[in-house]
Amino acid sequence: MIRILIADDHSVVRKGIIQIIEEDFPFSIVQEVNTGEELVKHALTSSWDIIISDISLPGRSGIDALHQIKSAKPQLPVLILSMYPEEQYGIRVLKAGASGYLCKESASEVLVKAIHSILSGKKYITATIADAMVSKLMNDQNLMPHQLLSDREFEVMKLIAKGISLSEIGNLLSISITTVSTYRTRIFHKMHLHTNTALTLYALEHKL
Amino acid sequence: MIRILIADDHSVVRKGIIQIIEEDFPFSIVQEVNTGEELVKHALTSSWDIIISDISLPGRSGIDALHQIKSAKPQLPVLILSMYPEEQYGIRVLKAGASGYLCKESASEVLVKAIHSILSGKKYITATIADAMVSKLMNDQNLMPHQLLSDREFEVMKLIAKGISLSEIGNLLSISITTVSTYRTRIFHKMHLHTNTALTLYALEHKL
DNA sequence: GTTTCTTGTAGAATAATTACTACAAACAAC
DNA sequence: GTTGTTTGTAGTAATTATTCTACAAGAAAC
Repeated sequence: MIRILIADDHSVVRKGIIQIIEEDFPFSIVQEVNTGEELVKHALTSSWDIIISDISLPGRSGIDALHQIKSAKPQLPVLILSMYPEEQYGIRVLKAGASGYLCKESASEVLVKAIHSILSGKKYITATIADAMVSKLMNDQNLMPHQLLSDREFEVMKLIAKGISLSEIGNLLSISITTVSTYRTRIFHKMHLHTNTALTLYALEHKL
Repeated sequence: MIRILIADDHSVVRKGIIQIIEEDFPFSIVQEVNTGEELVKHALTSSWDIIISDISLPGRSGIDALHQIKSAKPQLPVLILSMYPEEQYGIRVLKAGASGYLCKESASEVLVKAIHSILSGKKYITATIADAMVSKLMNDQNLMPHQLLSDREFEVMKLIAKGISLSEIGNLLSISITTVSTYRTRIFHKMHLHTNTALTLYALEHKL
């Protein structure tokens, strides 16, 4: 009998995950939440065998929640299940302590396999993510420009791409606007871009 | 017994929809597809009582597929289920002939209600969408925002959308940069926008 | 185990932007 | 034909963005 906490803001997605799980773990205890705050609260106050969470949650983002959960309970395994392609977020969430990253496109069997693997204490790394990790080791040769960004830069990049002003970004992240500006410069340098518009289009094209 | 065709590229989402449906329609015939091409193919070659489709599908988009299906089989009801907020796409898909639009956040009961309503030949319109439709009627008749622009404003608008700076635009058009700025202000006012980024996205979406 | 590179942070100075205001010509309405 | 509205144009002042520089902590290289 396993205890599973599921975080996703789309109810059909939650139902889908539950359905897939219950075929394999008929007597599991499942709890659903739909915001980042609830996820953290339930993750820390009850005992779970595994957490399955989306990356984008209302309120606190899934990655934020992941950081918080991992710093309080480093042993608690978290599987991130999101609709973004694996190349995009895979490495990032693994670095943040997740036990695996799957795209919602994955077949149910993959999800089941991942859960089994994670419950037995291992990580679950798909071939796509393994590839990305290898290219990262190969001196960043085959990486997309945006994969060269640090976590903080990536965060700022997405906000700029959305058209949010530097001062607002400063407020959101509680850092000085000049700091935001420095990130911007570094982002543009790493990505070989010159205008916010180009960044917006890049982000759009790569579904960031 | 109803025959349902489900199109979504995320397998967990498909499972979720099926789960919700089967609670209410235990003997339904369900077929899943995950691309726009398959959706159109199955929609046109077999008989269905209802189609439930995501908006963003690989290959041909859900809206494209909807157009195609509706022009071949105007009577076949299609429910669009997507993760985008209702204000955004609701009116668009209804105009394209859909029988309803739901956000994936909606509770399962809403989905069930929508299906019942659609199977009985009616449309299913949420309050949010009804509101949006009313405000559309109150606003400027069916003009697109950019059609309200003067020629000069339109010219400037396209340059801004490309990411060209105001001073460069001033040079290109041989007018003062403050003049360009005035156009910008008027454009934003007429189009109800606030950021260059939003303008870029608008232009992209409308292929300007 | 020191040196180099990266990352997160920010100040000061300069450049670009935006808001507000203005005005004449064209055009529409009455 | 006067009155009101849109359009093309621009200046001044306030606000933002951008460049350049800097520095400490951590990671990586040697």
